Amino acid sequence: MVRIRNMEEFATLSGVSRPTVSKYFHDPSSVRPKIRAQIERALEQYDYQPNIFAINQNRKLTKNIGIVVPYLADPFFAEIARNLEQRCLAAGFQPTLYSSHGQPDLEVGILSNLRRLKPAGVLLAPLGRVSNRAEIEKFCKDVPTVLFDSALDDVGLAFIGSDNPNLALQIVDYLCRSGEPPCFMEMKTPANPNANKRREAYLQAMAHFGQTPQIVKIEGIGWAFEEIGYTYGGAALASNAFATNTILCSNDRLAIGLLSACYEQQIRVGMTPGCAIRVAGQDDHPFSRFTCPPLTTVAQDYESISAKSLEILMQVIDGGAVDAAKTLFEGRLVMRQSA
Amino acid sequence: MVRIRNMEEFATLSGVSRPTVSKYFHDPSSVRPKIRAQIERALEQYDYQPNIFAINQNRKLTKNIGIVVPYLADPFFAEIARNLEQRCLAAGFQPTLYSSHGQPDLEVGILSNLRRLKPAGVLLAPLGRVSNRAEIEKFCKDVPTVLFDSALDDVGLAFIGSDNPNLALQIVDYLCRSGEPPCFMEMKTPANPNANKRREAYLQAMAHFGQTPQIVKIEGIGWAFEEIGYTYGGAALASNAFATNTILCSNDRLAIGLLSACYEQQIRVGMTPGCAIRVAGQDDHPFSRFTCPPLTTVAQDYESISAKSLEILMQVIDGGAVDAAKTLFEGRLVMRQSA
DNA sequence: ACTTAATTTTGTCGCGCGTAAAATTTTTTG
DNA sequence: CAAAAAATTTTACGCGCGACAAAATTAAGT
Repeated sequence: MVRIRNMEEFATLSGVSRPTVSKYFHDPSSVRPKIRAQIERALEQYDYQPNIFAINQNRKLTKNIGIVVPYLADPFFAEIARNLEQRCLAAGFQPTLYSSHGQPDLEVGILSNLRRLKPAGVLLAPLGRVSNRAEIEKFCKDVPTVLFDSALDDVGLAFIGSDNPNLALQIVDYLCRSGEPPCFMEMKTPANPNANKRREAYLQAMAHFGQTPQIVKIEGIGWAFEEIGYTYGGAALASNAFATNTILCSNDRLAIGLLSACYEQQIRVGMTPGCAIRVAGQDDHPFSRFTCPPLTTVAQDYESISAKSLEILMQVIDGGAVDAAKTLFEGRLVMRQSA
Repeated sequence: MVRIRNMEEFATLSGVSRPTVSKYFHDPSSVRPKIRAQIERALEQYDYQPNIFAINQNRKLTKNIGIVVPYLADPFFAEIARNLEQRCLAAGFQPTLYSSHGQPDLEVGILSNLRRLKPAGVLLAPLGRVSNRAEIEKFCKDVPTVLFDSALDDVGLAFIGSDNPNLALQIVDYLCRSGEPPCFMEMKTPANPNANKRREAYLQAMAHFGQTPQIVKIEGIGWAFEEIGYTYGGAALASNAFATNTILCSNDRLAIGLLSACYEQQIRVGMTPGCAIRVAGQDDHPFSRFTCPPLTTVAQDYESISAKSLEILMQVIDGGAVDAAKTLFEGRLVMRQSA
């Protein structure tokens, strides 16, 4: 069997002209069935693949889609990235995954790199407050970009995320109905993008139910939320910093750390007799159902968020207009034993 | 400010010839300091970047490195991938991250795609038993590939991983010294690549210490190890399937699930009075220290594995030969409260 | 100032494929 | 079945840069 060097050779061997072969690779259904069968027969025989660099050099937009998340070692983002990847593949695009690793300069670097790759579109979950807004804005002007998870006002084609006020309303409502109203635990300088929205949502929800809010801000820097929840959440617990026996954490990972601290301090968590406090989170992190006790939380609608994000991006890639600049999905209360 | 279309234009604007600019981008230190300063001054002014596709079309090897892991939503792989990514960047290469998502056909697809990208090298953690060995072997013949985490005999330039017998020896020794000898819990049809090696290592270690081994195989398919450990490990526990009160799990994620089941069944885990069983894992998963009780385990040497993997790959890329076909790192016993 | 070595410039070719326009073939339509 | 419409082939050019050779320039050493 011969090794094929280029499209010219392959075209000759399959008995079709090169431009037609080119057209076939661009869209197999764009050539007549007979010709298509001819090409595909040759394809099985010689297994030729067009040079990807030569292709993309002359195309304004490639078949690539960039997926950027702030921190891939966070299972929440790993999971949503996995979801998005598979959807891209199903849609006939080639996803490329990037993690900003919590570093704004890396985020900018990724976008800079992405721009050179001329992707058809980008799905970006920005770092949030610490993001270099100007750079991201510039990028979005050059490349069709849909933001998800965390919004930057007026940047990108659209934003898809969770309705934080709704999440808070659900969990706060539940916690108030089933016991003492919740205090809110968060990091003083939070790394995760949605932290501010969640605090505000908590305050709104508490006001809505006529309860007095209390926010406990703990130390700690970076993305090691479990560690932070364990160390500083545990310290807050030990020093009786919480006004009620119910703690709503800004996110599940902090709650997981806090649960660990509770265990160490022999503070029983839950609603059964003998339990001293209740702990709840937000996100429905993949591991939250395996904590001890299993964590009560509000789930983000991963599926809908990723589906809608890609849907909008596809719409724009296909030349359509964006119908909704902002789509927020409601949460789903997940009652487990911790609260 | 003018928008620059190509290297020719940029060369003119910076007062240097195009081949020299080309040389500069290939290696900035290869041009005279004065010329270099000239180019870099122009670079700041016009921010031009060479077309990445045109570059790679004419280079036999690009500055890309592919990183492939079997399942990115597993924090263990997410963490090691993060480590590798940053090392690649530091070495002046562009890492691209791929996850096989546990699917052998996806793994082959990724390699097929990677081949077209002409990467300088690839760091591959294969799926293991379910991998399409023939395809991976073919790939390794075309692209310099270092395997890590899970070996395929005689495939790739080298293999870097953990010394499973050593891991087992350490944890089994500790468990035997501190209480009853451990049973071994694993999946009947395990998804994670190292499972078989770990079973054998357990048997060897038990033999070494003159103990009678017992292996408990639980049901469950796929990568949702916590879920499987919780459901089927919990069932095994409820039916008294374990011969001793000490359970060594094939990996930490199974142990995390099992701990959750213990909590539900009100079986106290640990070494303090009142505790019915002990549970240990292997890996030192990022979340293992936050379980209740914190999980005793043997840590894999993430840092060394990723450092050595990239080191060998770099060596080969720079035209050197591989000195060691196989490098195994010892584990580190992590004593916590679960055993 | 002169020789020598190191760089840079000039010029030219090729990579593999996209793409447009014109010529030809095939299919559809009346 | 002829004419119109659609698809394909032919022809030709361009993309942006790597690679190389020969000529010109610059820098270093004596």
